[in-house]
Amino acid sequence: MTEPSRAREIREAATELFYERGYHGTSMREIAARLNMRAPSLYNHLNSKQQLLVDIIEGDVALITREFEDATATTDDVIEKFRRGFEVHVRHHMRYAHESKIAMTEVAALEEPAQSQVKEMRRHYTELWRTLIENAVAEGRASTQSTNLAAYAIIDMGIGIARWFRPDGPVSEGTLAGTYCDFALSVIGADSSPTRSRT
Amino acid sequence: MTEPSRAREIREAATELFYERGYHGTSMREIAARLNMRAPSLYNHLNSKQQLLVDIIEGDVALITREFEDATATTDDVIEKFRRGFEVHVRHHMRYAHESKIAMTEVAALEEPAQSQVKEMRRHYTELWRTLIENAVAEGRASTQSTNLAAYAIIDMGIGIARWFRPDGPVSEGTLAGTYCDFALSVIGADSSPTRSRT
DNA sequence: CCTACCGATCGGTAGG
DNA sequence: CCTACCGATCGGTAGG
Repeated sequence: MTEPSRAREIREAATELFYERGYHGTSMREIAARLNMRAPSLYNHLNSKQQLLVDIIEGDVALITREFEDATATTDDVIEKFRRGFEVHVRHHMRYAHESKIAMTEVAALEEPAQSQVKEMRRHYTELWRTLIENAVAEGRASTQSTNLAAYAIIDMGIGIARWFRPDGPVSEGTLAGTYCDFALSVIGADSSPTRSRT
Repeated sequence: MTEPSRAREIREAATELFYERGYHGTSMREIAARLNMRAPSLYNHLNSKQQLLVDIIEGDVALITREFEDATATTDDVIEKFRRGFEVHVRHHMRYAHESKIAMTEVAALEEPAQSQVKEMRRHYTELWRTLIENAVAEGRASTQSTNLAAYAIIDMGIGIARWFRPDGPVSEGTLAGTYCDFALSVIGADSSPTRSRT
């Protein structure tokens, strides 16, 4: 039963290397070397190098979408939905910084149909944000007149985190999540005082 | 005198291909093919594939830094400096979307010492923003208590543009620059009414 | 899990 | 600017 964990170890080693050197900049020999194996042995656990990339990227985009949907389903207040959704967005890019960075920079290395599928998944995630912001504006809880651009702006703000965040750095996960939530609420023109609808 | 423009054409073709497929995903044969040449002919105009990447990335980071410094030098008002600096930041990522995206995603493909040099240039650019925000807060014109994170947030907001902006898309360069300026002013907690200090 | 090995492709050079 | 070509490395297979 060395099988299932071995496959996971390979995917983790590939994630680190794709993060550091990119997909085309990483060889199967290098992935194997991280696990003290030879390249041909990898093929007992996977079909191709490309499949590794597909698994990493599709897994990441599917995960953040699910996290967002779960988090926003826990309340009916639209600003609270926004707050919880954005906290999930920010924390995801801290906790899965490597996967997120790969998902962002290596889409071009995906072959079809995976590339189109990932782009579609990303469009859907953006659409969830756009709708949430539109609802906030419709209910008079946010004031931006560019829901489209506001969605891009706050999503990209969070994505950027994956590029510079270090778990052992000076700023904690909680501090960053809180501060960025305030930033995002400012962008959409919402009151950023905590959980206003509950007091 | 086919020389100087040929070198530029090669750099432009390389920029498009690195943008679409990444540095390691692009071959010298493909770059040559875009210009109806054979790969060996390229070496009459350049030293190596790596030099192409260094030129593109260092050129881009040097350019945005110079644009920022020029724009912020045209006024003494700190919020107006911020506004003009950010407009330059946003417009740069629209006009040089391909170069900017490469500069962001292909740093790992840079060999030393170029990689360290680019990272240092980027640190310097971030530092300019941090200082500007700190000055705005010190003068009572902005209210954020996280100048560090605010700098990251607005920089990343602008960088994200390079990933999705299309010159022929539905949103014009001017509209996007204006809307994003308001977003950025909100993030640092500054009044976003236009040019307040002048009226 | 390994060694041995394959055809393809890479960046780059020689020589004209 | 080209053709001819080099050694190195790639993803992946055969066979055990």
